[in-house]
Amino acid sequence: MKEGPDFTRVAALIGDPARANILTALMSGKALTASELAAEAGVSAQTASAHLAKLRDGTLVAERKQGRHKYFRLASDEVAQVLEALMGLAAGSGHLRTRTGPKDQAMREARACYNHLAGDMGVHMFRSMRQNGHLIGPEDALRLSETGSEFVKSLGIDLENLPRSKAPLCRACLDWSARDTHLAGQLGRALLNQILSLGWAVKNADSRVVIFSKTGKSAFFETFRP
Amino acid sequence: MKEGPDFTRVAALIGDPARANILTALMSGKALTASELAAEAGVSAQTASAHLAKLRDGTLVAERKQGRHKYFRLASDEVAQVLEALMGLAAGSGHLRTRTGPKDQAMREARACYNHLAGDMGVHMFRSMRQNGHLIGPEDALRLSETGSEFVKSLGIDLENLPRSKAPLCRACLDWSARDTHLAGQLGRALLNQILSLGWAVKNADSRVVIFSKTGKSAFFETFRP
DNA sequence: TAGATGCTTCGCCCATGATCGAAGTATGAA
DNA sequence: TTCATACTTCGATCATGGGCGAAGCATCTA
Repeated sequence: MKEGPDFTRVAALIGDPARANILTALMSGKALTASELAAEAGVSAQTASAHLAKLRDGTLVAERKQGRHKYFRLASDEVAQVLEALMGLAAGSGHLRTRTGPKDQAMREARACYNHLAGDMGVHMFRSMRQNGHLIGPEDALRLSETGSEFVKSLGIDLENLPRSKAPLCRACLDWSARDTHLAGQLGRALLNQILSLGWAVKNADSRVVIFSKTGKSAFFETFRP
Repeated sequence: MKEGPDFTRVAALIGDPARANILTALMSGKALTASELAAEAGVSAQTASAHLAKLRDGTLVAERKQGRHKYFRLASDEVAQVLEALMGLAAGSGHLRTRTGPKDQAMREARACYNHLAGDMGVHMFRSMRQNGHLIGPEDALRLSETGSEFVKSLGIDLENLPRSKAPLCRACLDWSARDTHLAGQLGRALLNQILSLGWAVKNADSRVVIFSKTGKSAFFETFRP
């Protein structure tokens, strides 16, 4: 039997239930401690420790020690992308085991795809910015137009002081639930953060769902008009 | 320990070396028999049979019986997308075991991403068509313009007689080697087939590499000008 | 400083799943 | 019709890796 191609290991790392639960928890974009992740996965601390070491060695997660706590987060946007692609495939091919419930609907409507807004509302936002000429260029070279700079500035986003990062400012990200594109990259992150700061929405503490208030939703659709 | 999220099973299916080899072989876009896939994976016929049953049950591959032969192909473009995403992650994070060699360079330059052209040349083709106004609309709603219809017609592609399929005509597909977009969908498929028909390139029988001749490459770059 | 808490490592157990020999079924060719 | 080939199924083997108890190390708090 031949050795597998290089991606075999990556897939195998993701394909364990405990590790998959860990990665899913980290899709919320938050950094979580080893203990929290053990609870998320429903395994003991020692088991989680072994799993996290594997994920770290496989560069799927990054860790940072803070005193006696160890915080883990996904290693890159790219990991989130792979997970979303897998979710999309699973969603489209009958791998879903549970009946569709309110939570699924909430996830479809608005959720955190790692650090930016996804779901129907994320797609709506992207489309609005495209149609209003705020985002220009092909999707592989998305950039902010002048009107786009003014627009996000009017939203309270300070483009000059975004955290130093090698991530592009704008990046298209495929949304598995809407089968369409939402905005990732630094701007996508800043926009989600701003939405939260403005109080339009809150992040559900237990999941990736982003919960808009009634007034927040109105403000969102007023701001991101089709 | 909790059960994993729905995508766990998909990842686990991909994460076995024999099955990963099978899926990689099917990325060439060809339908291969069970025996051929057994050879690709380097396992016995009975082992391959068990693996293929799992992949079929997991809706990652589709099978068709033809006399005593059974042909398998990837179940959907989406499966190819997931595999490409995994390849990209593996490529970007030091999971590569072998040194970069001529074959890798050839894969980067031009390869079949399932049924359409990928790699640098695939990206070039997409970009050319974008910049020349042949492809218009946001990437999530790509479509052919009127000049685009004329263009592909002048290439010898009969848009009226494309095979019936629910796949979109134009779809953007992320290219892991170029980290950019190439054209998938029915048009992407037709373009690759036309390139092969025109004799500009041939498919390497043992891999996904698409080998352009000197004259074919000239014709390609002449046709798809920046 | 002692005790509590977070995390890691070691050692052992065992469930799982990949593997192949053997045998059977289906199809094709001479 | 017989033999060859393609593929599947069954049964047994065994390597792998996930799991946790126990113990140890690092850090924090009272």
